[in-house]
Amino acid sequence: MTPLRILLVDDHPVVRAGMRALLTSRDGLDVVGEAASGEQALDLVAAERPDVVLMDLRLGAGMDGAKATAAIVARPDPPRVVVLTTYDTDTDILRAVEAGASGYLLKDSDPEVLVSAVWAASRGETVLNPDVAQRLYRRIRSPRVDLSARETEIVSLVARGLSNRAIAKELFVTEATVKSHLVHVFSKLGVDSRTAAVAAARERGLID
Amino acid sequence: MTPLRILLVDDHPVVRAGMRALLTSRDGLDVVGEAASGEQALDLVAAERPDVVLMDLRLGAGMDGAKATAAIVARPDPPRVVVLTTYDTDTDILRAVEAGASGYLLKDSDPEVLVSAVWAASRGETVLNPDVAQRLYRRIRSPRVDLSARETEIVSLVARGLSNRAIAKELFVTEATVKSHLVHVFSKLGVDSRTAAVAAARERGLID
DNA sequence: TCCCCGGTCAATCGAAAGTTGGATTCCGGC
DNA sequence: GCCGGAATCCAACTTTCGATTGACCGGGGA
Repeated sequence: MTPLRILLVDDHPVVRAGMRALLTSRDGLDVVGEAASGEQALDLVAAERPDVVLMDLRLGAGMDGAKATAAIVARPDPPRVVVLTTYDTDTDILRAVEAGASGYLLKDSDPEVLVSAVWAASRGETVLNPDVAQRLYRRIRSPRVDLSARETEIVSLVARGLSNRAIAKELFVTEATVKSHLVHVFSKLGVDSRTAAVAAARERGLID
Repeated sequence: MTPLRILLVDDHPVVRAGMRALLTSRDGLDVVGEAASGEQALDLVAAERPDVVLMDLRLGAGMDGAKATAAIVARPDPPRVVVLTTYDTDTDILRAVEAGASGYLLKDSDPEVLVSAVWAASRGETVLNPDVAQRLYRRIRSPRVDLSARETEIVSLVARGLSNRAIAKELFVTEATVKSHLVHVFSKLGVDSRTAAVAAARERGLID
C-alpha cells in the first residue's frame, strides 16, 4: 500500500519539526512538504497533492488557517484538512469547521491521537477533540448572533476604550448614532453596558 | 569536549518533539530529558543536571514557566534557562526576565537562532529576540505601573462587564469603595473611563 | 514612634452612558 | 408594486459613572 502523503502547515519551525518527527517515525506516513504560510500551503497542495494537510490556525501575517483551509477544500479532489492548533476559542473552532476542516485537534494532544486522527481523516472520518466537540455543541444550541459591520466597528472602538463622543468623531456621525448602534449591540448580545458588550463580543470572537 | 546537556520543558508533545528534532541533529547537543510540567521540570533538573533548560511559559495547569524558571535558577549551580514561547506580551517577558531567564525566544524563530541561543546561554550570555528586547526597553522607559491586588480584582470584574453596583455586591463593599478604587486605577493607567482602563490593563498584561 | 499607603466609606455635581422613540434608505419576498 | 425587516442615522430624556473632597482604620517601613 502506498504511504499516506502529508503536508504540514505551521508558521513555527519548531512545531513543524515536531510534527514531522512524530509522523515520519510511523509506518505508512510520509511527510511530503512543509509550509510556513497559507499561500505557501496552497502552492504545495497543488504541487505535491497530499492526502492529508495538518493545518495551524494562526499563521502569523497573511492568510490565516481557516482561509487557507477553505481555499484548499475548494480545490478539485481536495486533501483532507486536519486543524492542529493551540487555541480552542469558540470562533476559531467554528471558523475551521465552517471552512471544511475534517478534524480539530489541540497541540497538547498525545502523539497517538494525532497519528490516528490523520488516518481517520484519510478515511473521510471527522475527528474532534472532546473539548472541541463540546464547545461546538454548546455553540449550536445558542443562536448564532452576528453584528453588522457598523456595529462591529463601533464595539471594536469601545473595546479600545474610546468614549461615544470620540467614536462619533472617528466615524463622522453624531453621538446619538453611536448610542443607537450600541443599543442594538446590547440587545443582540443580551447585555446592558458597553463593558459587558466588549466582554461578550470578545468571548464570542466577534472582535479581536 | 562533552556535549551540552539540554532539558526540554513544554506541555505540548508536538513542540517537545520539534525541539528535540531540531537540537539532536546538531553536534555537541544532547537532549537529556523532557518535562511536560513545571513540577516535572524541577525533578528532572535535579536528576539530570542539564546545562541548559528550554522552557515554555505556558504549561497548562499547575506551575507556570516563570515560576518554574525562578525555582530552577534558585538551585545551587543552576542550569541556564532559555524561555521559548509563543507569547510576547510585556508582562510575560518581564516575568521571565525577572525570574532569571538567560534568554527569551519566540517559537517562530529560525532553528539556527534557537541553536545559537542555546550555545550562547551555556556560555552565560543573554539572548533576546529583537522584538522582545524592544519591548523590554519600552517597558523600562515607561514607569512600571502595578495595581494593588484589590485594584486588579476590580478591573477584572469591570472587564467582565459588571457595573459598579454589581462589583460592590460581589466584593461585599459599597459602591463608593468601588469608585474609589477605580479612581486610583484610572490615574495609574492614565485613562478616564472604565472601558479605557480595561483596554490599558489588558495591553499591559495586568489582567487576563 | 510616626507617617504613609491600601482599603474602606460618604456627599455632591457635572458629564458620560443608556433608554425611548422616531426617521430614512435599501433589499428581498409575496 | 408593496410590504417587512434590517441597517443606519438622529434627538430628548433618565440613570449611571467619574471627579472631587474629605474622612477613618490598620499595618508596615523610615
